[in-house]
Amino acid sequence: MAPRVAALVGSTAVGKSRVAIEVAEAISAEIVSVDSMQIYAGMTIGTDQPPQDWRQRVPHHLIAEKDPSEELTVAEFQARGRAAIDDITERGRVPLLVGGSGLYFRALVEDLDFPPRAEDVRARLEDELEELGAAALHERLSELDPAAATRIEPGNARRIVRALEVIELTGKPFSDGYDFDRYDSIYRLAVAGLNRSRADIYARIERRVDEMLDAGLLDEAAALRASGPSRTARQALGYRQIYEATESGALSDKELRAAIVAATKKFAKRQEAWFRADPRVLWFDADDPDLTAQLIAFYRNTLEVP
RNA sequence: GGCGAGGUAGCUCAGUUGGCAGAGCACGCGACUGAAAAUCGCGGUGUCGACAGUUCGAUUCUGUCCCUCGCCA
Repeated sequence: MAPRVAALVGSTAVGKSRVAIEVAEAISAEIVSVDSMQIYAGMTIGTDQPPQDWRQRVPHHLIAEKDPSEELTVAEFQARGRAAIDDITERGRVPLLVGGSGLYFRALVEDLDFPPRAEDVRARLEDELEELGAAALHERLSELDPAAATRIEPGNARRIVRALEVIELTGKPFSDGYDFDRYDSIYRLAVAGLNRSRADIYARIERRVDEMLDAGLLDEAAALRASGPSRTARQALGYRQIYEATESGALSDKELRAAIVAATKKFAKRQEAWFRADPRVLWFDADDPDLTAQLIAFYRNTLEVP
């Protein structure tokens, strides 16, 4: 029988981490972070990693485990996450997946098999992109893999290049072997989503960005920059805006703060769209005073855990 | 008070030699298989400051008024 897995998803700043602690204690769960940036060490403030005292109450996995000078890929995250889930399950406890990285979540709980990658092929396609433009490469994709071409917009150079890379490496269409509209879990899965009004999310984001700046985000970002962050680590919200500001010059503190807030709001919207599309998610009101009890009951009933 | 500039989308502004008003941002919605906190797609916004005049037709031309900013007094 498939292992039981509990999950708590939702957009940034909705309040997942906090409620997850109490829920985890109640159902003897350990938390597996599903977050593409909290996995990096040294990005404590900007990625809003759960504080030490929370982590002492409940074991957390995939938080501050990876050196920011290294790139992270979905495939690696999938392997690490699966290992954590297996480990927790073997010890007789319940994995509680908590996070908002949509693709990473699906990579963990579904049978997604990521085709290989090759830097040299990628580099050549990037050169061609430079020369011919995205539209030309999209046209090529329509010939090689019509199904993929209809699902990737002609302007989306990144995904077009990736599709062509996979076709070249595997000799098979990019669209082969999976159906992204199916949401088949490999675990016995209970997914709760945390809901909050847009206005509340936005207000919480603004407050949190202020708190991060007060807590020394600028210094943390400078230290990270000096250590040579990988391409994936440096694009984390907050850090990215700080680096752009220092490179292109003159942004006032106020403008910088506004840029971070704006980018984070956009991100929250994308996250909501992602999880709204997932039929497995059962939604809960984050403001409900009874939220913790409801979540505990939901996981107990669905997974039949103590 | 005088002179100058300006009042167009929630914001910043473009524009119409007079013919159903448009960009960016914001906002909303969506897509998503080794960069995903990435990348990309779709969408609506309006008494064109007010009133009058000229005109088949005025946001555009004319007049008066109101408001904002700057300089001078």
